[in-house]
Amino acid sequence: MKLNTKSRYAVMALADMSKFPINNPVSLRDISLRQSISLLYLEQIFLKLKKNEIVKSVRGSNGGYVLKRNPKNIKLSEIFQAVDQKVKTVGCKKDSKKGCNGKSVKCITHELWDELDIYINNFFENKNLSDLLMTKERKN
Amino acid sequence: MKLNTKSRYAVMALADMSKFPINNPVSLRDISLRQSISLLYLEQIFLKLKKNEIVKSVRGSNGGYVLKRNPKNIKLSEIFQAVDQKVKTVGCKKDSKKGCNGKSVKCITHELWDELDIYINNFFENKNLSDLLMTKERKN
DNA sequence: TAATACTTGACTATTTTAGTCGGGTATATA
DNA sequence: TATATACCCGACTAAAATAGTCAAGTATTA
Repeated sequence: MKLNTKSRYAVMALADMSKFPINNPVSLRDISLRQSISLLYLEQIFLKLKKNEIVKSVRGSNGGYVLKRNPKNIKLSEIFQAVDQKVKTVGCKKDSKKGCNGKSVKCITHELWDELDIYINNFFENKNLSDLLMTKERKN
Repeated sequence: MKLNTKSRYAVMALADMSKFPINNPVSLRDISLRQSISLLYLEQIFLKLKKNEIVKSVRGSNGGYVLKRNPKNIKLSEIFQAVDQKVKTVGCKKDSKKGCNGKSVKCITHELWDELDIYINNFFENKNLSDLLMTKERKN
């Protein structure tokens, strides 16, 4: 039950950006240095964030990326979706025709996993980018 | 964010066993057939469940496995621990010396992941084997 | 026009997962 | 006591996923 690095880095990078004035382009190079994330990998991640309307890009020198919305309005669930982090804890649910484990009926534990997915998604639905900063500020 | 099959099968198999009278050994062969799980794989899983005191084995013909406790007293969290399904959503937390991503301080999102782990573990702490059966019975 | 920074698809090493295989040992019962 | 049943256990492996890297660009600004 692990999160992949893509989701983690995406959240880290966006949290990093949130600390700067909105409309001020933040370059991936800077994020890369501050957060110790490979620049090339960040590029890959931001491509997805851009496609999913979470950030927009500003090309050229002094360019970078800008949050498309206020951090308060960017839910973690959106970020996760953008970088393809699926919260589908098991595979036996989409394939409704065949059912679980190739059987014609749902497996005993089917509902449990459904419930778990909803539970976890709920966590990400109720957190936004600015929540992260607030926690950090309270502590430091 | 996926559960591995080991955890899923472990829960399925134990839920299957829970339907039979306690002290009545249930053979892996039967579970294998009913739940469509490879017998060899089940053996591997039950070895761990046994080591972790969740089931005990009865050798010889007519043997099998028996739940060591009432299903009501077997929490899902124990099962997960037994089969090494760690709910450690990110890797950057044990290594307290080096901090996250090799930096000397915790990463911005560190607390978020801690919180997430606790949240998910909480789900499994509050579910036991008999909960699964009850849900099933209500529906059918 | 040089430097900076985004753009994009393809590629790859490493790790994890999801099992299988082989050769055991213990016990019940016929 | 023979034999079938069922647990025991370490080692192995194919396939998939992960975590990146690489190459070859394009756009913009100072």
